[in-house]
Amino acid sequence: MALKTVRIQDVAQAARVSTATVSRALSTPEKLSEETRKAVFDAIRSTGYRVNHAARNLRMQRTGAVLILVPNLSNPFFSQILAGISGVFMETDYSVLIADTHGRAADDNRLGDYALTRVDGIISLDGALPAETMQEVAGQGAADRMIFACEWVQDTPLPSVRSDNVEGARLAIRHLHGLGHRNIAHITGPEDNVLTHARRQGMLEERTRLNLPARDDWIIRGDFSLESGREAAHRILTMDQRPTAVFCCSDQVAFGLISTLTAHGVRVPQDLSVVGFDDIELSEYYVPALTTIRQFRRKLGARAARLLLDRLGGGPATPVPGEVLTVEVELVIRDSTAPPPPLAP
Amino acid sequence: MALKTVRIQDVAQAARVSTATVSRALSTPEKLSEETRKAVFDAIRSTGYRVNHAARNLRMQRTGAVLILVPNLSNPFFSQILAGISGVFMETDYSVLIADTHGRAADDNRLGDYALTRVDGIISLDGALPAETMQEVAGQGAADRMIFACEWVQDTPLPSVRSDNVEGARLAIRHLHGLGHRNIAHITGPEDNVLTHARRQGMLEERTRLNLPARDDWIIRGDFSLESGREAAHRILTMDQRPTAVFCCSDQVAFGLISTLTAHGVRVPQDLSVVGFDDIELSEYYVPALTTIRQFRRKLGARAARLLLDRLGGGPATPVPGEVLTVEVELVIRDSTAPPPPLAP
DNA sequence: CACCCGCATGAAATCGTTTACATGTTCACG
DNA sequence: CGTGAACATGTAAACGATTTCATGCGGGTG
Repeated sequence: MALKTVRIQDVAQAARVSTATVSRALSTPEKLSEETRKAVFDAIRSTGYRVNHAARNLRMQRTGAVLILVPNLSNPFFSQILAGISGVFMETDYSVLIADTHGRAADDNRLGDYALTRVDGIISLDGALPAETMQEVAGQGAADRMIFACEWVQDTPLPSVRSDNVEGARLAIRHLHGLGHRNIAHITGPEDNVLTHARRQGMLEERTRLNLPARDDWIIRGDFSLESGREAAHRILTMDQRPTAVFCCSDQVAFGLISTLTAHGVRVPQDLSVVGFDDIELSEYYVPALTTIRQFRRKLGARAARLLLDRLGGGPATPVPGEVLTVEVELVIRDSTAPPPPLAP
Repeated sequence: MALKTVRIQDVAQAARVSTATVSRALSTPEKLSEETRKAVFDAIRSTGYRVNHAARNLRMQRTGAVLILVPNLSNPFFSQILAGISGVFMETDYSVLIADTHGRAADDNRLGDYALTRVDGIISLDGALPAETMQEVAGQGAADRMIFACEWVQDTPLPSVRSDNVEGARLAIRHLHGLGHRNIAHITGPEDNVLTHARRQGMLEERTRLNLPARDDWIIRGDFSLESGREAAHRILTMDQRPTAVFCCSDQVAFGLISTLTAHGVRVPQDLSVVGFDDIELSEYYVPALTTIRQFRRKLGARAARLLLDRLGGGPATPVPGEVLTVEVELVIRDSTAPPPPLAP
């Protein structure tokens, strides 16, 4: 049953050459004579040889794999990024490992273990890695084999690829302002998240620039989730002075918000406008179709993948250590925003 | 910079034992004397030793990884399944590789290559693998290291874990019938998909049992996507005799459908009821909240993972080769279904 | 004609584990 | 007191590739 495993040795025998030659045929075919090369490839075909990665990796002192750290695999936001990453690595001989960090489940040494022995490089979509983990990684020479995508860790020298979050927030506010809104609320992400800060900052900047009124309770703490959108809705419903528009830190939050507002008789966009962030596939098909800030997630993933690939290649393509690649965002206007109702409460 | 890699040999030296003992301390600590065990673990700590997986895998003739084949990574439906799978393997020393098959992009030998050299086992969420690929896998002795989850391939001896699709469809129809609907349409998945067949079959069975009218154009071809829901909506809008309810093969299709119907003035559920399938997170937050058939995706993933784990362990836990584990489904009633409008067209 | 260089190839060391087998010690039992 | 089982540990042979270094050959050059 278990077919006898065919080794490089067997190929060598069949081709009447040495194992070294077979190995060379695979890695640097141009260095062989036409004749030998053909013989080897014929032998490979006829024996059905497939390289044993464990052996190769052992000898080459590498693992042939990269690890993607995802904060939450069940969040559809990440799937396109993964698709982008995986698309790039598919072309290489790297395997892609995916691990869910579950918010914080990166048990102490778990990441360290992976970083140091199981993979050649890491792309973290999680900007909330414990400081000690970061220390460890940085210290152990894994520093130039790890990058961030989407999220990042503040004050770390690791490169990162990210959307222009500040600009995205500005676009959202500007759009609402253009429609005539003045009283604009914002539902943020979790306080310890970098995206939360960037987007809130953009929002605040633009609000100041446009001279819009600021009320403390118009900044509502959320956590990117549907559920937190629902909670924010309840908060808004009980406000003495309601905003006429809400800028959400994610599309999911926007959905949670709209769904709950609608259930309570507040119509979007007639009574209240909502802008999301991300532009996940569903946003176009929500009711109402969601006005949102589009992130080019697939592109972002692909960029990150290539960046890591460059670093792993050890090529000279390693300019600034702390480089930041910014991916543009764009405002997508759909049906969840409209001018504010004529008679403000 | 590159810390000199510490080998098992170094640990052995530090602990004044042989490498064999160190190895044993790691794999079968109970076989060592208290004293030695302690010495070894101290040495491991002090040297900062971490096992080299390539070496271990080479020696043990395994890869330490499993592969998950996903038809489409960007579909949020799969993320929870992945989370379930990955949760189980997290507890083991297996790594989880994830590959997007892109519908059919499993280039000829690509899967074969992986199956045979890079991973110990495979969970395919893709039931549309090319026949030749299946042949190859089956022939090469990978047969007892591969299982299906969610989808499956007809007439293959490989085990699979799946939701009770037929029952799900029955539940949906029964629910609509109970509300008073008689004219029920169904949007299917792609014709070559096993889920399409199972769900349509359940639907047809129940329709027959309940003596509901059948019209050919009430079975509309779709493909699980948002876009196909939109297309189906257009189809329905132009029908001379419209159904009063539609059972969709996925939540995404339902969203596409509802979104487009709403845009054309058809109200859900007042004018037309819609039932989905899957119960993805968003369904609860859609407007209207979607009545749907819930699949326990995380559980399904976890089951599949454990099933594969059993088989890999080589344990006796390998009963019937073609076994099928069925995961129950349940009807979740929300706001997208209601009694049909009083005056039928 | 002697020399050297470049080229294609082969022999063998090496990567870091696990594990079959050998060794030595202890202890129970007749 | 001799024998052997049970146990703890060590020795060394794999696992299957890559790569350094050596070798032999042919041809251009002075």
